[in-house]
Amino acid sequence: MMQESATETISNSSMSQNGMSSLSSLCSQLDAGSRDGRSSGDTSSEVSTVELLHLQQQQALQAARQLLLQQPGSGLKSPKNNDKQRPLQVPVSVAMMSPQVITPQQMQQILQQQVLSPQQLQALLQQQQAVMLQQYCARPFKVHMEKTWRESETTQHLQEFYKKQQEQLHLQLLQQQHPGKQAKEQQQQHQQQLAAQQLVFQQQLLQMQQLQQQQHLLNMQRQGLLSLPPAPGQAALPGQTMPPAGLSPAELQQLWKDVTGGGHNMEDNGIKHSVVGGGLDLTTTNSSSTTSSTPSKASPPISHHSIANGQSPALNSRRERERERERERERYGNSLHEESGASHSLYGHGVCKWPGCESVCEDFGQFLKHLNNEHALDDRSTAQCRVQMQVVQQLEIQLSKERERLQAMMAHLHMRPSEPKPSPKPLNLVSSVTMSKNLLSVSPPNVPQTPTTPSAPVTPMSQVPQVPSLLSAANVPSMGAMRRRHSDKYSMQLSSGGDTVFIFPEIAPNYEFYKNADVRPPFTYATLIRQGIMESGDMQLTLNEIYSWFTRTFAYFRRNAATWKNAVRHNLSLHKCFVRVENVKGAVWTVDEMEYQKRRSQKITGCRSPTLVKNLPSSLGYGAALNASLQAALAETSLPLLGNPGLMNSSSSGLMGGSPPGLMGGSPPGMLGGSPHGLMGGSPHGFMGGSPHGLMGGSPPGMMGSSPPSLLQSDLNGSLDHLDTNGHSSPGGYSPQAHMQAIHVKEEPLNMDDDDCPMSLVTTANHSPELDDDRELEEGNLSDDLE
DNA sequence: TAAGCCTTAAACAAAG
DNA sequence: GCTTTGTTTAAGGCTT
Repeated sequence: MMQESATETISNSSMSQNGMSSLSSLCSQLDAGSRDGRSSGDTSSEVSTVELLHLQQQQALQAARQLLLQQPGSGLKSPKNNDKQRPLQVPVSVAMMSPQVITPQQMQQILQQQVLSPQQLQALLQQQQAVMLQQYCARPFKVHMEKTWRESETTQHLQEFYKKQQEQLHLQLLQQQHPGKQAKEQQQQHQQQLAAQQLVFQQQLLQMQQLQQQQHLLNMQRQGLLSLPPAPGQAALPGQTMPPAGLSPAELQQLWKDVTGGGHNMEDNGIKHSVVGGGLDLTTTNSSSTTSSTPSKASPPISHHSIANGQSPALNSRRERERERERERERYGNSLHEESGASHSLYGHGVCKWPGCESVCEDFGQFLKHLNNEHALDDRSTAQCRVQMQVVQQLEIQLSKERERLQAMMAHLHMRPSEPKPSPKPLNLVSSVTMSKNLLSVSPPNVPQTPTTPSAPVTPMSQVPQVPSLLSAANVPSMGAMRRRHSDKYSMQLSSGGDTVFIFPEIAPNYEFYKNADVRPPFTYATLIRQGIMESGDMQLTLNEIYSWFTRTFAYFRRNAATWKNAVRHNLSLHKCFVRVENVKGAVWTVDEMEYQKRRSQKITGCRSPTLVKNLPSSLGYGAALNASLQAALAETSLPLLGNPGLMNSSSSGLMGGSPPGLMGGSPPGMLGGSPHGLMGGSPHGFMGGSPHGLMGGSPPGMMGSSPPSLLQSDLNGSLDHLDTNGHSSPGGYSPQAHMQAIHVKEEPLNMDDDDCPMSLVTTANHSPELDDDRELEEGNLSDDLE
């Protein structure tokens, strides 16, 4: 009964699993013929012959097993009992070990006890061989199946032992058959059988080797490769894990099935062979130890894989179906590989993609051979695989880090609120919000954020902070020139609706960087001072406020205060673009953008442009000559930008009333239509209109600032209209002489009417008549050249 | 090589 | 008297 059951199991299993090929069909017939000794009269004569043989074998085998079962302590036990006793330690299927195959131990017992006649032994041996052949036939496409035939190392050892036992059995058979009359014939026959058996064993040993490799890979997979992402060229199924290198998904699936599904008890001298490496406790529901060696369709042990992977049962079920399909594909031929494109992570473009290999393989089959031959499981391949694992892990880690960084950057640029504004009316020097707007969305496409020179290199604002370069540049001890160039050529100012935005293409993206890093910003003191002043709400700062701005904005200026403060004072005094203005609260510093742009234009053009504003003799009037000078100055300062359609078109971008900051048709920001200090607005003295500096509208108290800030824009727009119309500036615009006049009336009371006493606005020691005269003498000729 | 710019350092003066 | 603010000069390095 047991044997019948077991045999039927074999038959069913082999049929169900293998039954497509003719070979397997034949094997099935052979197997079927062995059932119960029933003769199948409807079979062919060949089958009948075999059937007879198998009948004898069965009888012998049955007798032997019954005998063994009666032996106490015999290793041959009821399959059910066996499973019951060791439900969790069923060794992985010994793929080639048919349930019918008597274990070596059993065989040894049979031999030792000599319970079988030589004929019976021979029949038994033949039956063993037939079973082995059946198993062999069960894999019609051996070449491919060799690769996918998984077994454990223990199984291999067991097989070796089995082989030895077979040899020993054969020797004993020979010894027993010596007395026989037909001993020679039988011996010859047995020798042939033995040769066939050995051939089978050799083939199986080869399979065992490959199985061993794959088992090792399987272990590696369990140890970590399961989480590997699919290779780029490999379309991974959802929830499917990447197979270890060298195994296709189908192979991996086959591996799992063979390892977990074909549970087979095998006892060898009482030593159980738990096949799965790594101590994996496989649970199999195979009810019989003699069940098919081949994995059944319903391989419950797959659940182990599921558990190991932490996948849901549904997912596993789906994956199981996928694996089954893959298995069938592999089972039915390698051609499917080729037909299906022979996709393999390690194979592409006819080249083996094994790390460091790149061997040319004409077809997929050749590749598989190459894979099995050249990249068999050895120390080298294992090491390479481990290295690859590490590479993948490192890349994953790196990817994770980079992704986090990207998210942080995006979060910073898009969502993070800006730093607390230093002034009540912040101008967003380089705040995050400003950067976000400039970088991503608000920046008008026709306003290239370029330096004031078309030829100057564009510093992409959209790029990530160029901290490294700045770091390197800033750390260079002598980098004055570079700093100078950055500050003067690349700095740009944007203004929109009274909210001026300064953009230092270099510093802006690195605002936070300079704020926290003790790195000197690559800008001149003049540029920084101007920046600080322009950033203030009313375009003016006291010296102390400038100091504060420096320390607040740049970590670098939080030390060596004496040095850089002296430099700041020096620059404030030295550069004419910085105008000292006294009010009731004391002296504040403003920026004469005209001067500033003039300086820039001088540097840009590489020659001294006609100096205008402050250099005109005070005796000159404010009329056409001044206007011409102003126009010339504007043309000079903004010439590079005027030639830039993008910049000129920016007037529609809401920037500074239509003008790029510092450009605005030639007028820098803060000049409001070409008037430095906002001293313009149609007044011959240039003191009308509004002044972003607070000298006029929005001016500090006592500075004749009657114009509310809201008027500034209209005035600005009007001025801009003029500028746009004229191309440069409005007539009666900025009057340097007005500025001069203010110097002259330095000591005048401050609260004067706009029209009457504009001079009272500006009192600066910088512009004492003597000093200005000196400067005028210095630059007067150049001004005349312009005229 | 010269001119110019920038930085740094220093001296000096005035004002608070 | 000290500190802060402002001006001026000089020197050195760098770029153009």
